[in-house]
Amino acid sequence: MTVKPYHHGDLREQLLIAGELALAELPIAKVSLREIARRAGVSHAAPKHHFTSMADLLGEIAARGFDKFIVALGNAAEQSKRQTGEDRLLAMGRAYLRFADQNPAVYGLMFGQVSKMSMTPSLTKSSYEAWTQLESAVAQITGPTQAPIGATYVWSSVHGLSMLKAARRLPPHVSLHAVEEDNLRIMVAGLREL
Amino acid sequence: MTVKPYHHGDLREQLLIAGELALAELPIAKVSLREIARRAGVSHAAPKHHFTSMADLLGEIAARGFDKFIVALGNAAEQSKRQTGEDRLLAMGRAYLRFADQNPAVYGLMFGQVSKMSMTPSLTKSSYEAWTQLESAVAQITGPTQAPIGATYVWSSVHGLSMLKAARRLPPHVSLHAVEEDNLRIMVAGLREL
DNA sequence: CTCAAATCTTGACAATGAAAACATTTAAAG
DNA sequence: CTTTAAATGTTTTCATTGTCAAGATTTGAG
Repeated sequence: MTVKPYHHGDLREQLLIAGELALAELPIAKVSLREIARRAGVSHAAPKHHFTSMADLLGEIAARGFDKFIVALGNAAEQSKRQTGEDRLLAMGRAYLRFADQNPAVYGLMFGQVSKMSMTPSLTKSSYEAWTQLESAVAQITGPTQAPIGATYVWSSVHGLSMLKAARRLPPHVSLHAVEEDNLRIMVAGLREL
Repeated sequence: MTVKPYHHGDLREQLLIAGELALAELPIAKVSLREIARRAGVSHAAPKHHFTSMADLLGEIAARGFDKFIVALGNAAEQSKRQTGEDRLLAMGRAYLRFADQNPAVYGLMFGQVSKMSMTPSLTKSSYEAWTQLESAVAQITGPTQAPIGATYVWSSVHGLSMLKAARRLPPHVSLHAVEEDNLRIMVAGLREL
């Protein structure tokens, strides 16, 4: 019944970690399955026994990204639990933007085109949990009936800003830091009008 | 002084068109430089004389995407020029969402990671023009001083929804069509609170 | 201990982006 | 018109990639 049954250690876990490090360190074009295997110290075909494909591996990394994402937003919510629902949502929004800034590659994977990565069961599960978490925070402001539409709005608004920043599509005369607080503030205001 | 100086026709233009068609027809993973050359009826190395790299070609396609995008939003603005600024912004938002829906691959390119595509001068120029267009529409509601922050907010909000839809990250219990109008409505409400 | 399953390696394959060497067409200069 | 250099295309080559198949090794169940 041992869970780590073979000589190398837990290669599956090592590959996931190596993949996350590679995504953090290298330009995305240089992140290959073989490069990840290299970093894990195994042959280029070894991953096949743990992931059916490159897309499968990336899907798992994205799922783990959502798990960390949930923790980051959960911490922000926890630390502001004495405050109003709106302030808590602001705190979560800041945590969201910080996560995207600090984990650009994984974040890009989490919300990227489905083609490059498999929709693994754990990815579906983790992304759904992230959604539920946000919907709960919004429900405390709007009530449960309006929560789905409110959560969609909040997520769209914060996610859009993250993406525009990451893709460098905001014009130079827009101050990135100032724009974040303004955006979050307007977002909350919009939610009030729901 | 002829502008089309060689025997094949205007290969540069043909490659761009072939690339756009390939992006529209094929899964993104199958869109390669060689596939595009194949579709244009030339050897796989021919593109080198018109585009320094695959990323360069994709950058140009993204730039042309922005040009079409500008036209689409401009048409929406034109058709609603008798209406209020807010209604015009709503019309532009709908056009935005429609463009993203109808051109998923090019749209993904336009706002995708910079790594896969070069920031060519025409891409910088076209994306900046798109921004200016939106900022003008927002300025008619908020006044010029608040326009940059308002435009950032509006773009974030609509862009985020587009991305979440394209990446299929909205949970199944959220009605895609209903959510669009709601989102745009809240967006305008938020702008009022600016 | 035996032996089959799980795990890992080696070797192969087709496809890719890029670059170099070469051929052809174009058009400018005399 | 002829010469000639630049622009445009092709062929060939190269390193790299994801995937697969075949073989080797380790593991653990019986």
